[in-house]
Amino acid sequence: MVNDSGKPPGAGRTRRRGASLEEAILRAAVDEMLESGYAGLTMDKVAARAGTNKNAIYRRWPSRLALGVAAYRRLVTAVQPPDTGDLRGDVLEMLRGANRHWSSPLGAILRELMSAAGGAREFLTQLPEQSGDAAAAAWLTVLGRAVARGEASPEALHPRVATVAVVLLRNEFVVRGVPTAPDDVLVEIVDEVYLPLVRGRGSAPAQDVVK
Amino acid sequence: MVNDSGKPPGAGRTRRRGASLEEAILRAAVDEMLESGYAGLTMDKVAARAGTNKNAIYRRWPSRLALGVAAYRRLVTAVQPPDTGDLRGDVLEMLRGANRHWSSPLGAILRELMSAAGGAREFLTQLPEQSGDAAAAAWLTVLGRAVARGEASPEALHPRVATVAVVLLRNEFVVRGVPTAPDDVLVEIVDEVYLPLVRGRGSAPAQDVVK
DNA sequence: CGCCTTCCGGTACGCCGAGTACCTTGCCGG
DNA sequence: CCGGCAAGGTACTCGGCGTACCGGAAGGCG
Repeated sequence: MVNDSGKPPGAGRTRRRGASLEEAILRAAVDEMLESGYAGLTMDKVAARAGTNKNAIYRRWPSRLALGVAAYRRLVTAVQPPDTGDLRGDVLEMLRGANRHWSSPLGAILRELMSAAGGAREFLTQLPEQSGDAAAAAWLTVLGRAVARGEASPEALHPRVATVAVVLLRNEFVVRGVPTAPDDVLVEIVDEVYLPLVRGRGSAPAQDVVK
Repeated sequence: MVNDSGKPPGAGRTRRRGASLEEAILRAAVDEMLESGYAGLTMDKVAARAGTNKNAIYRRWPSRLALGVAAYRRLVTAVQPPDTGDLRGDVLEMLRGANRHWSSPLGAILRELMSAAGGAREFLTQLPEQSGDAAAAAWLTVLGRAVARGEASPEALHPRVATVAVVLLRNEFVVRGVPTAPDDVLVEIVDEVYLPLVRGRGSAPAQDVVK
């Protein structure tokens, strides 16, 4: 009835199915989210933009949040650990990268998603750079090189220790809600916490020797 | 019309005003939140339970979230820094306390509120134990005693350093979404990160001496 | 080559909850 | 005694998620 006059989608004339439709929906979701953030990502708008209807979406993603997370994953790329030649440089570089990301529109979206997930693990683990292991790897790489150079002690090669810096930075965003972390904060994290931590830890096995 | 048969609030027969009404609303909000969490805190239910109507609420709190935060603040009490006599004991004690809180129903509410706030500073700063300064004070106290005892180096008396442990713990909840942190995690945080950090930091001023 | 299953397109709707508008009614101060 | 302020009451708008239902295109299967 509305075959050729109603809406000229420009896409295939033939009715889309399966993967092709899924792709269209996801692209629509991505675009919507870039324009209006996750808050502005409504199922109706996505459906309209994809030239389909909510049914087709719900057949693939169980909820708005799931779609949002899927769309976000399209937008991020894994970070490469830098190699400036010294630990402080590497760490600062990574922190600055993270800070840029969190301060960017993408970071805003990420924060919205984390908010919406509200601690639901099944969603949190889908978010890159939140899913622990992946993020920890880059830090361990950087730290590994530093240990080889003698800049850090081998005991620091521990996920919990290696990622302390980003955790602190993330804390600024998530808990304090800053829009962007000033560079002094990054430097402070590195010089007051991270470097002393991975260097120092010399003498005591940290178990019982107190004095 | 419904003067004496409809709903027996038990409170004053006379129409409540000002502080008395405000109090009733807040109590209702607290009760609701204890029963169903922030998610279950609807303005209609609060109004009904307080024996009033949404108007009276909106005259006092601009939004549901503001009411939720106000109600939450009723529920929490400031923590006293422990004094076990040694740093490790104090720190573990505080971490365990924090862990208990985050794992408790109140902690669940707190997480919901943080979620709902979505990084809005005006709300985050209203949440006790999130508002930085307050929380930092207890840690500085504990650390101060440790410094006096010679268990920690004076450079550690820095808010960013002193609070590292809670930040790491909070990270478990907020980012990883765990319902409760196992005790080994707390011990690991203390022994692998916190104690080495506040003890060690010996030699280098961490500024330029790289090699 | 025609049927039949699948699943897309379209539309309409249910439901819930936040926030608003507007009037009525009672309390209190002058 | 009167006027105004705030509480009570009710109804409503608006947005948005998730569902239901139906007809019809695509494509597989015999």
